[in-house]
Amino acid sequence: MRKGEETRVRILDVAEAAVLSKGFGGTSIDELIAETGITKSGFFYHFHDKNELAKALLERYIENDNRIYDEIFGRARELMDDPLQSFLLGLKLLSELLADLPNGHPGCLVAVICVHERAFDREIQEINREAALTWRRRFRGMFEEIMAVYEPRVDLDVDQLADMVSTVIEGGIVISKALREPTGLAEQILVFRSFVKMLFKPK
Amino acid sequence: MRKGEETRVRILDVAEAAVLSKGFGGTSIDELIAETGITKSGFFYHFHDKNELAKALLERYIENDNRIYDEIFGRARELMDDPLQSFLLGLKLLSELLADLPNGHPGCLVAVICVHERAFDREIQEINREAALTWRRRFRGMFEEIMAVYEPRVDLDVDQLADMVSTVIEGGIVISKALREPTGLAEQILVFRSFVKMLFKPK
DNA sequence: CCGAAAACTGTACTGCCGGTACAGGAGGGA
DNA sequence: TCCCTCCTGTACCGGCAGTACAGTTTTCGG
Repeated sequence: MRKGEETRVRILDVAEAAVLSKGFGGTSIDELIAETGITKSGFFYHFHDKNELAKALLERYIENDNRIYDEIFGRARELMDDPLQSFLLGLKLLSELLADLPNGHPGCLVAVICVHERAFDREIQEINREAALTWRRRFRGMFEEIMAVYEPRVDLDVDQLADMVSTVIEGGIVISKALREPTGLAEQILVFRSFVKMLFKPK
Repeated sequence: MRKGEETRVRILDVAEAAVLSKGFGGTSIDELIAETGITKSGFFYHFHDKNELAKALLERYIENDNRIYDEIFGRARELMDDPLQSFLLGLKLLSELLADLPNGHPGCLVAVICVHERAFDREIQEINREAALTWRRRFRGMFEEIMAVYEPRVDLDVDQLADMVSTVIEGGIVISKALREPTGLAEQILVFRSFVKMLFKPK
């Protein structure tokens, strides 16, 4: 890795932690450069303004997020042949991963952007939208595979069902932060898992 | 209403809309006083700093939120004698109310505070926590009534089940904002409603 | 209708922050 | 050697939160 890339990554690491705990407006560039050990000029060499930082941060976050889902549901798919069992195992693994974080989920950047909505330009909102659509596609694919084998007890729209996964995760993050109960998110995922389990019966 | 109270409410109205669309950091006092038609001194006469504004905003939001839930689930309770049917009707009414908002849900202040977490003092975080606990108590009460009459097909923790309502609402707000699909939240509530319907069978 | 309190206005200032501008320097690779 | 990447240093601008405080108008009870 070139030295410039290294510095960039260090800035992004510091910025991500700060933004997730204080929001974008609450994170000052002065603070970031102090913690990174860089000068203001150095910062603006890497990111020409705060919006560019936001964009880089969001893109990196989404990439990482997708990698984690790939790993978890990929592993679940290897261990279980049945699509329903595999999905249920994936949710279990995800819940365990989140339960092991001592301070709970650090927060989702997609949600941060949603909350600050009008403070960012169209491009960032588009990246955010694409991230949510990627989640939808991922889980819709899984539910379609499940529905090829199992009959749902209730007729539900596949997209809406797929969005429910993201909904529970995002909502779980918010609620467990509000309650200051770090395990809340993992528990909510398991409640949702019970619902999914209940929804499908063999064809 | 005294004149001072009137001005205070006007400031809060303007501030709430601004904060929900741009976040706290993105909302400047100068902007608020311009839109309210008041001077800076006038603003600081009512709120001694931005934190006090946040507190007043949050308290008012929560109060209003609870009033809406009281109305909706109160009406549902009057129309249906059975606790499950009443709860399901409540969710339906809530979903319809939200589907009628042309731009979707304006955003939840509780979530805004969660995202900005470290930017606010302990007191505000405590108010936020109390709001989430109030939601939990409200829905737990309903589920307990339901469980007195119906047998759940799966054994679920009542608190976790109650939190699922808040989770779906908060998550639904985030996801429908990210997707820029205003009806998303209403749909997610209906998906959750299907799950609840499926969960209980007569004793 | 008077007086006091409430509800402001006006002005001037501080310090932080985002951002700009630009000159210059260290270090490494071709 | 020279250029390019990756910075540092300095100086500055305008916006914003917040302070201070003196003065003015509005309201409302007695």
